[in-house]
Amino acid sequence: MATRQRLLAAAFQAMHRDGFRAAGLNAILAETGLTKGALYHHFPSKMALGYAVIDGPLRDYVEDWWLKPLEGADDPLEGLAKIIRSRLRRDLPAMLKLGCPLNNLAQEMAPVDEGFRQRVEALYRDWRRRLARALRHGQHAGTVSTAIEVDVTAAFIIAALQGAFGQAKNAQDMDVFRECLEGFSEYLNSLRP
Amino acid sequence: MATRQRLLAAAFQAMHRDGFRAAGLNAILAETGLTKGALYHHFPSKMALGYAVIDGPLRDYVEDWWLKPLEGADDPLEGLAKIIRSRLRRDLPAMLKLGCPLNNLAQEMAPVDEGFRQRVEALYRDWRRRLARALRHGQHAGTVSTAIEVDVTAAFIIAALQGAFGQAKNAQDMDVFRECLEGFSEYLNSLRP
DNA sequence: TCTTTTACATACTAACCGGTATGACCGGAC
DNA sequence: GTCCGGTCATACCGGTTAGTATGTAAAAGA
Repeated sequence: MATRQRLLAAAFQAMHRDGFRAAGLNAILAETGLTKGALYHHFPSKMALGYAVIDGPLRDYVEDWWLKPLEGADDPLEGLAKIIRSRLRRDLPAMLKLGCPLNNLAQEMAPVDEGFRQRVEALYRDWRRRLARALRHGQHAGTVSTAIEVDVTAAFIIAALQGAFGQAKNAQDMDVFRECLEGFSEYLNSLRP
Repeated sequence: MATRQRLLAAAFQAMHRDGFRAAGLNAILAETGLTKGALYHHFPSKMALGYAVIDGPLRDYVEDWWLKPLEGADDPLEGLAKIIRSRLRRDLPAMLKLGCPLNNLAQEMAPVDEGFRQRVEALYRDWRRRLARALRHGQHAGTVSTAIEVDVTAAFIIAALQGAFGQAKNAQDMDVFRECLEGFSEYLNSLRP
């Protein structure tokens, strides 16, 4: 069973780096030291491996980065800003070069494969729902304006975040990235009461 | 010379639909009725074809969609809203299913090929510069708050737009798209004096 | 202890892809 | 008339890819 996890981890890394279609099975296997026999024993096809990556490592990424830090916070806007400040600074080189794995996969596979799209969309739905809940909690705590619709705002925040990551990946430039995040930060401030 | 344009148009379409790497030359050629001989007479490689698409049809797309409508407008925020309302409603099905061709290409190719990244980044730079100029013009005309930094705001607006397109493509759902755009619209309002 | 099943490794295949080599057609120069 | 460069079509090649067929060592079961 450890073999399966190693395959998933290597596939997640390769998919983050090269995208799903360009991620060769040989490259994934070389990274783990395993062979095709092992892979096709645990997964019936490359597609199935991709699906399993979404439901496993990718879901964990969303959970760890974006959901857990907001759990039960009285000030979700400050929570978001803190995620960017702390967590991002640490993994900035990889994120700047490779972008957000969720966004990458969504952009690549959504028009190509319906199974991918639905699984990724499930992650986004979860993100939107829990961010909206956090915003509503902030409204009750008095840290978020009650004039906004939390569902709309949550959807837009996520879109803006993913967009900023995309811009950063393409620019490969700290300054552009900083500008985007500064604009994002000012937008968050506009959501204060 | 008409052949070259046909190749560029077909390549642009195929790249929009499948991405650059997944867009097979045979598919592009089948669409035009031409053959490899024609292609490699006009372009030395598939890469060169991709570069030419960026400098040609893709640049035209950015120009027609996002730059020209803002040219000399006294109210750039209303201009942006109008672009979304009018132009988008018309081409909505394609954009919802396939996303923004500029964003797609950027997300796919930026980490893979430096030539692609630089050419796409040149388009984004142009967009940012001219949107910032439009915002500054709006400040002078009194339609945009003078409290904002136009460079930062332009960068974030573009990031948010591209992010919203990406979300829409993945959701394949008008409602999610509408939520994103509604959030975007409210953000634009927060930029008023 | 014998058998069966699990968990892999090795070697191979069929398909597809970008790219190339070659040649045909055709309009203009002379 | 003929040569010639530009514009394509046809046929083919080498490399890469996901996927498969087969074998094997070890654990599990009886």
